[in-house]
Amino acid sequence: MSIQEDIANAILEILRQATELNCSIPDSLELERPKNRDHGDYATSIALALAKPSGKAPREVAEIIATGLRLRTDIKAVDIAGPGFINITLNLASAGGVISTIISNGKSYGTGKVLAGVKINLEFVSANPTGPLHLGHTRWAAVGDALGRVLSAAGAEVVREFYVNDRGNQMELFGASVLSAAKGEARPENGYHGAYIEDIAKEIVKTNPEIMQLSGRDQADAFLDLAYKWQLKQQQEVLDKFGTHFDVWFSEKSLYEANFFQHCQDVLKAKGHVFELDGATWLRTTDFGDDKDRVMVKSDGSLAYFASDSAYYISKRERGFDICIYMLGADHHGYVGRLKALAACNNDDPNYNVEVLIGQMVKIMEGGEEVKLSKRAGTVITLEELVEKVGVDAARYTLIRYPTNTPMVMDVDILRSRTNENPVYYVQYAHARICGVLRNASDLGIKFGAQEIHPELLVHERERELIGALGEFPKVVATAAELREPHRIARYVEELAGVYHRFYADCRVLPLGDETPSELHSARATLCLATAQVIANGLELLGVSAPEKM
RNA sequence: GCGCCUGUAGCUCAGUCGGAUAGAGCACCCGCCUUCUAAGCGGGUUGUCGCAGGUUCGAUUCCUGCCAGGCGCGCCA
Repeated sequence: MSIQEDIANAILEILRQATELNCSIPDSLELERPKNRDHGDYATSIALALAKPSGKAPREVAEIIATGLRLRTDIKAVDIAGPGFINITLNLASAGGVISTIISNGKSYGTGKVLAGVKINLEFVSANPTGPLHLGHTRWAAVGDALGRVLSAAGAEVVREFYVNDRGNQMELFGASVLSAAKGEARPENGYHGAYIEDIAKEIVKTNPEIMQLSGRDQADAFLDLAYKWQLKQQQEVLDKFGTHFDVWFSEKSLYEANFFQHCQDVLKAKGHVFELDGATWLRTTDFGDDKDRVMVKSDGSLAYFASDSAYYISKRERGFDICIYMLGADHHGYVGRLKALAACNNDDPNYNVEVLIGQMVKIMEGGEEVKLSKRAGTVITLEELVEKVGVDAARYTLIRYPTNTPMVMDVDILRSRTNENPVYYVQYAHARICGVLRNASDLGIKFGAQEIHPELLVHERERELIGALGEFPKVVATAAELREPHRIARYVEELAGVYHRFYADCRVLPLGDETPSELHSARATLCLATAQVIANGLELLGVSAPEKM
C-alpha cells in the first residue's frame, strides 16, 4: 500500500472513531497533491465536505483529523489552512519510500487491481476490409491499444477484438469493384474507386492468372474472396507495424454459422422483445429508450446490419465478458442508443455491460494547410502515410494524448520537430537523458539502486517534487483505466518529464571534476533510476518506445 | 425538429468524487552549455473558463435555458 493510501485510510479511521461526529463517513478518500508546494505533500478537503453533515465548523473537523494524524511518525507536519484544508507534510524517509517501491516493483510499478476480476471485451478499429485504414481508424488503433494496456494494468482481463465485416453489400461491392478493375471495365455504381482497387486487381491477376478464365458468379466470388483476404492481410500487417495487436479477429460471417444467429434470435425472443411486422423481424429497442425499433431480418429475408450487431453482442456476452466496450467514430454515435437498448433487451444492464466510446474527427495539417488528399486511397490519408510522415512513436503518442471525444488536429511539422513543442520527444528525451546519466554513473563507479536510496539526503525542493510526482503514477493508471482515458497517462508522463528536467537543471547528479563520490550522488542516481522506470512504464502503456539514447 | 459532442490565454489544448492565486506548450522579450544529452532549464507578458440563471460555504467542474460549431437520425453497411 502506498503512503497516501495508508494516510487516507488513517484519516477515515480517525473519523470513524470520532464519536462527536454524528454523520456517515465516506468509504474511501483520495489525498490530492496540492499544486502549491507550500501546501505540503498531500492535502484533503474532507473536513469541508463533512462540516455540514456533522454540524461542526470545518476547521473543527479538520482539527480532529490533524490531532490524530500528528501521532504518526511518518508525518512531519499537519497544517490546517484556509477554510479547513488539511495539508500534510511527510518526513523525508517516508516520502522516499516510493523510490524503493519503484525499484523493487520495476515494470509492474503502477499496476493495480481496481478492475481485478472484470472481464472486458475491447472492440476497436473494426474497419471494413474494403480499403486501407484511414486516419479515424488510426486514432482508434492507437487509443484502443493503449486503453487495452491500461485496463490490463488495472487488473482487468482484457480481450482485444477486431470485428471483420466480411459479408454484406459492402463486401459485394468491393469484390465487384476489384473485378471490374481487373477487366478494365467501369466500376459499379457506389463501388470503390481508389487507386488501391487497381493495385489489388493487378496483384490478384498476377498471382492467380487462372482467375481470368472463370466467369459469372464463380469469377465474382473468387475475386471477392481474394480481394477481401488481401485487404484484410494488408490491414493486419499495417496494424502490426503500428504496434497494435488484437487477440481476436472476429468474422461477421461466423455469426451465421452453426445456427448461431438462430440461437440469438431465440434468446432475444425468449426475453420478449422480438416482433414481426410487415414481413420483417424487429427488435423492440424502443422499450429501452432507442428512438426507433430496429429491423433484424428484412421482409425479403435478407439480414439487416443490426442482425449482426445483435448476434455479435450475444456472442460477446456468452463468451463471458462482463463489459463490452465499443470504440466508434463520431459518425456512428447514433449507435449508442440501440446498442444500450440491445443490451437491455437481453436483460443486461445497459449502463454496465455496454460502454461506447466515441472518437471525434482527426485532421492533419502540413505546411499550415489541411491535408486532405491521398494518392493511394483517393480521398483520405491512411495510417501508413501518417507513419511515413512522422513515425510510429509520434503518431501513436499524439493520437493518444487527447481525450477521444474531442476533435483533434495533428500538425505534421510539429510532429517532426525535435523541440519542446513536440511532447513525444520531450518525454523520450527525458528518458534518454536519464539513461545517459546512469551510464556515466556506472563508468564513474557510482553505486545506485535499491541499496542506495538515502531518502533523508533528498531534501532539495526539486528532489521532493520529483519524488512526489513518481508516487502519483499508480493513481494515474487507476484513474485512466476507470475513466477509459489513456490520454491521462500521456499527460502524466509529460508532467513527470518536466519535473525531471527541472531537477536535472538544479541538482547535479554526478560528481563534478575531482569531487569525491558521496552518498548524495548515489541517492540522486537512484532517484534517476526510479524516474526512468516510471517514464518507461508510462510509455509502455502507450505503446511508445523509451529510447536509451537519442 | 430530435439526439450526441465541443466552446478555457493570440494559437494548439490540459483541467470529473465541486475546492486554496485557472494550467502546459507554442508565439513574443530576456537570460543559462571551458563539467551528467541545450531534443533542456529559468525569468517576463497573456484569461468576461461561450452567454444567462440555479444549487452550494465554494462552480471551469453539477442542473436549466440560450448562442455558436461539428456529427447523427434508412427494411444502407
